[in-house]
Amino acid sequence: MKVSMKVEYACRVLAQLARCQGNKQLSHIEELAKAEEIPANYLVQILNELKNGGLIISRRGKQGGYALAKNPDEIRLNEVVRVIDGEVIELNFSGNGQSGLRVAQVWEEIAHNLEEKMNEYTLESFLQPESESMYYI
Amino acid sequence: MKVSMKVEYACRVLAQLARCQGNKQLSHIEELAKAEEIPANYLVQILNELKNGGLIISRRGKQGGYALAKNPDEIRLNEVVRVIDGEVIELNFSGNGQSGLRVAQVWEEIAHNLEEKMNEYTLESFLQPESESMYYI
DNA sequence: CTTGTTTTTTGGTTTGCTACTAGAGATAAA
DNA sequence: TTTATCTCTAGTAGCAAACCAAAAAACAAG
Repeated sequence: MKVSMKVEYACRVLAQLARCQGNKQLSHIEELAKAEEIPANYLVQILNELKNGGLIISRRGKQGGYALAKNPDEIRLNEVVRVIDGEVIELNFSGNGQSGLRVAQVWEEIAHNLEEKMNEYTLESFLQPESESMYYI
Repeated sequence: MKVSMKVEYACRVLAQLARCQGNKQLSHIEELAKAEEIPANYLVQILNELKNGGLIISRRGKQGGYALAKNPDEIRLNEVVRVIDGEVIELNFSGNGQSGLRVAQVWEEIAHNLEEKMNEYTLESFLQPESESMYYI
């Protein structure tokens, strides 16, 4: 049960775009790749997925580049993961066997809880220098 | 971010062993494999890991087999995952790039939350027919 | 002490995915 | 038209997940 590089990269590049918000100039792949130390060729694909997922916008040609589609506090972590991975947590539980159904139920509850937790974080969480984030609500 | 077959199988077979608790006879691989519809050849390895992790005990030879090492309500879900996967959630976040550290921090918090949630479930959760489990504490 | 039953251990195989590379095509500005 | 950017598609190497198979070790029963 692990979080992919792709998701980490997506978070990092979105954090970077959040920092650049307000700039008149759009951010280019090369800049972003350098700032976040992500292989540029790979980042291309990630930015594309983020764009198709509606989290960022882009313009091509000269003066082209990327920017967030909304304010940082309007982009939630579960959205990011959902755009990149399709699901926040993928249980391909069959429900087979005597215990299959009940085991699947329990895991659904856990997945649901995780999704709710991720929903509490936004891109702004990546900007706060210290964790003022609500540990216990 | 997905949960492996192995973890699902481990949960199912442990649930089954929980059901057989109190039996004088130990459970054999073949029985368990049939009851939970798990490939026997694969189950062998899983049972081994569970044994090395201290969650079940075994005896070989005639009258041999497997049983839980503790009561079902003493085996927590995070232990199970930890024994099988090593970690509840694997973040190999580098901390590289301008946003690396803060992004990693946030994910640590999420992982921590997940672990705590899993700690609330035990093998007994797999036996309860209906979900009396605390949805909201 | 031998035999049959069970776990234990080891060494595969296959399939699919992850992380990445590469490059041609589309588009916009100057 | 040229140049700078994104966009799209097609790969590839390596690795891990999900198995299979079988010999070896241990143990109970007779």
